[in-house]
Amino acid sequence: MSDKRNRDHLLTAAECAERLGLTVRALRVYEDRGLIAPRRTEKNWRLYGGAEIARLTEILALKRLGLSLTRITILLAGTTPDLGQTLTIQQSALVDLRDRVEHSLSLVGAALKKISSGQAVSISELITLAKETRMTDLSPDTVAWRRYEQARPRTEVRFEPEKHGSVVGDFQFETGDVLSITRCDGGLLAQLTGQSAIEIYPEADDLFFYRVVQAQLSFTRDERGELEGVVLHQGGYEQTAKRIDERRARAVADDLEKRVKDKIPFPNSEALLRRVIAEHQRGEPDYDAMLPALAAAAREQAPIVKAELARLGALRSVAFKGVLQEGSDVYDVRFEKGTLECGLTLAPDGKLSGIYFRPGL
DNA sequence: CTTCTGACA
DNA sequence: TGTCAGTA
Repeated sequence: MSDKRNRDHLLTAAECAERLGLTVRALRVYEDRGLIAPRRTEKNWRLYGGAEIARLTEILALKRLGLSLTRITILLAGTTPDLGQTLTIQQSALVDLRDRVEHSLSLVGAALKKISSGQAVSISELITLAKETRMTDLSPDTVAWRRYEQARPRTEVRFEPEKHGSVVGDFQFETGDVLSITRCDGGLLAQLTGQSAIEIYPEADDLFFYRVVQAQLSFTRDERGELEGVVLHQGGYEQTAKRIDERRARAVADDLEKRVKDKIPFPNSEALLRRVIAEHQRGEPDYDAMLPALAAAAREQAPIVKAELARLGALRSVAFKGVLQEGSDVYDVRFEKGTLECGLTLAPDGKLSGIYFRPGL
């Protein structure tokens, strides 16, 4: 390497790769992608000069942010329509990644703890542990799988009144919402608190699906075959509702009706809304104050909400408007540069069960 | 001995 | 991206 001194700092592929901690293969890939265009010698050997090194340093810097080569290509081509959008996408991707890593860490940690306390953990046990926690977890890949499963076309079976009609009853979700299943001519109706009744169709015993929305209901029974609860499968999530008696269902409905009629918000509802807004402005939503399903959805939305709030500027005022049919408190929220209509619902345990923001009038 | 291209994992 | 084959 002392023959042809690289006094003019021209490096061969191997030299350049070593200097930047890359491989020659990587350099070739970047070149194929149009990220760099090194000159060539007569023998067609690649030559990397100062400009190429600088360019590669930029690429490596962007890679450290976790950006894919494709994004870097677009970014460096200078044709980025919106840098903010690119970063928002990247942020959600990283959050996803972090959640998965945390999930894995918690599993490994649990197994390790068991081992260190003297208990034996077999491989099959470990696999079982990982599988079981995946069944109910909210990790992005599980949700993606469920979304697919829930979007799958359904085939209806003939409605049999004696069999399918046995799921009639009232069920209450963790959110406090009540689902009522009733008979109608030749079928069944499902009605969620404050919403209109929608027909559901049988797919199998204790398994029904909606036609108007992509959602399914699977009913569960105890050992004696008594109806125990129902699971609503929708949007990649599963929400469980426990069976309640008619009187309780009635009470929930009456209570909601009174809240709507007399415009009674949840206790502390406005303070809670202000807190949620402040948290989202800071980019640190308190997911522990939300039901798990909402927390999962909120994690996905957080970057978008934060960007939107940043655009609107400082909070000016919060005014209660009323209670919607389905039970959410609605507020007009004024910011420096615009207004939002916000709605929120609280679960019986006081946790946030739902929240939405939409552009105000 | 090294690079380069193309193909495949 | 790693790796391998066949060249120049």
